Amino acid sequence: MSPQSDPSPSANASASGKSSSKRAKDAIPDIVIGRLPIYLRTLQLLAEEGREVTSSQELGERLGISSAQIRKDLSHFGEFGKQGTGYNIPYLIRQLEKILHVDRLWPVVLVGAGSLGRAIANYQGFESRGFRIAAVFDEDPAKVGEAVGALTIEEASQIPQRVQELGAQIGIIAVPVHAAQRVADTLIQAGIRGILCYAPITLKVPEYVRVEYIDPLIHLQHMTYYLGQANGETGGA
Amino acid sequence: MSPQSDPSPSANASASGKSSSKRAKDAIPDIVIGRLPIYLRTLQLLAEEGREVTSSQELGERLGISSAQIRKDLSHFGEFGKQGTGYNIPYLIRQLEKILHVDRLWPVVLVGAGSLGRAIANYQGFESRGFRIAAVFDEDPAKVGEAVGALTIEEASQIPQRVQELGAQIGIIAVPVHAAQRVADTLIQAGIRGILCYAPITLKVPEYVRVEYIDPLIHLQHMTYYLGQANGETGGA
DNA sequence: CCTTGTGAATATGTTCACAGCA
DNA sequence: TGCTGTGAACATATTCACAAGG
Repeated sequence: MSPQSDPSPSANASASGKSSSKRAKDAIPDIVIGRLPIYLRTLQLLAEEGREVTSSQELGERLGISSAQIRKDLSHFGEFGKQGTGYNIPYLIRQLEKILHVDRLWPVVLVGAGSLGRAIANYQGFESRGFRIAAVFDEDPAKVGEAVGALTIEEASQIPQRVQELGAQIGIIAVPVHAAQRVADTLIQAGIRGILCYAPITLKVPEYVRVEYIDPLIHLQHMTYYLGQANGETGGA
Repeated sequence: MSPQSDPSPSANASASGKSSSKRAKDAIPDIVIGRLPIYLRTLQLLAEEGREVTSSQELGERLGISSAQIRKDLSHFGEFGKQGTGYNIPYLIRQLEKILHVDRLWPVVLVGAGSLGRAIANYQGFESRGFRIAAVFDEDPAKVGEAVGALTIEEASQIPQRVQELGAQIGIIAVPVHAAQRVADTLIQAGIRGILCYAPITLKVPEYVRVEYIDPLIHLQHMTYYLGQANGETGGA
């Protein structure tokens, strides 16, 4: 019945490797937490279609996940459904938003104003889902002062001060791989506790910092393992 | 894991995650395959540092994974190491490239030439890792003809013909969520068998098509679950 | 010594299948 | 009836710990 949160998990997870974590015996598995945003996203899509209720079965079909898994995942946090009926969509959305702590707006600082950084800064989907890009930094002095959407690129040296002012706890790293660790260190030093890293490198961070990774090459190479064989190769499944 | 990629059988989740799959009894677990690109990436970084050999322990430390796991993962494919010494880096890189089928250049078609699509098209990291963006399409006729790097944006209606000509088996979807399923259907119809989807939706695809997802919001929300409580939140227990 | 590769032990995750309630 | 929530069964993944090779 009561929503929970938990402490522990270690720093890594990613666009591919999820990493280990020692959790307190009663903590909710990280893998379960990882599915909640997907449930939320799907429920929001259903809500936009004007739907009021859904079932674990319908969600499961949409997601390619078993209905039992969805029920069990949600049951870690409470009893959100009604027997015979299913789940009330707006209610479940609110609950998930609370559980994931996106029932608020998190200021996020972005480092890196190359084409990827600009694409991230321009993405309109953050605000309605709990996040606002509050500042953009770049290490290249030549870019400082340029506009990116409604923001102006700031000097990387301003990171500590600005993170403070903004009360940001989350940073996005969109710089070349060779600069990524340095930027991560700066962000952490400035007080950032969660990092979304687009650079293709596993960052070294203190245990209290959570890092998530996005790397399209990891996904493409994962895919080609399977594609290869149909190509007349040895291979997997 | 986060549910961000998944094995073929069903379409799955987000920017990370692994899901179920029925595999032949002797097939290698999908979760193992998912780690190989990370090993490869790390080895390539070590190679750039001029290193010749490494050990499962060193790799494990860099990745936050146990050395035993790395050894076991690799042991599915052969015996690549030498007792007392470790692994020869260039050799292991070649082996992994072969296993993942990136010992060749895969032509990839990209659909969506908004700021995200352009950032993807401009990314210089694909070529050296087995992929080449071979064509860019957009559904907006106004964009057709514009240049994106060395490529010219083509009409979406050209997809079937161009996929054929290029022999592409992989497509990247970087269009708004409402167009994503339609684009996926078009790509699959054209012969694409692997999709990397940046739109925040789980695609419905035939079982022979593999889909991987990238969605920064999934990662950010995964992260805020843990950040929230340290914030002194209710949500917490 | 050091480090691999691996069976056995452990830990974790998923599905089954059903009681119980709308 | 139709659906949830859940313990028990099953399936999968990770770690341990050590024999054996350089």
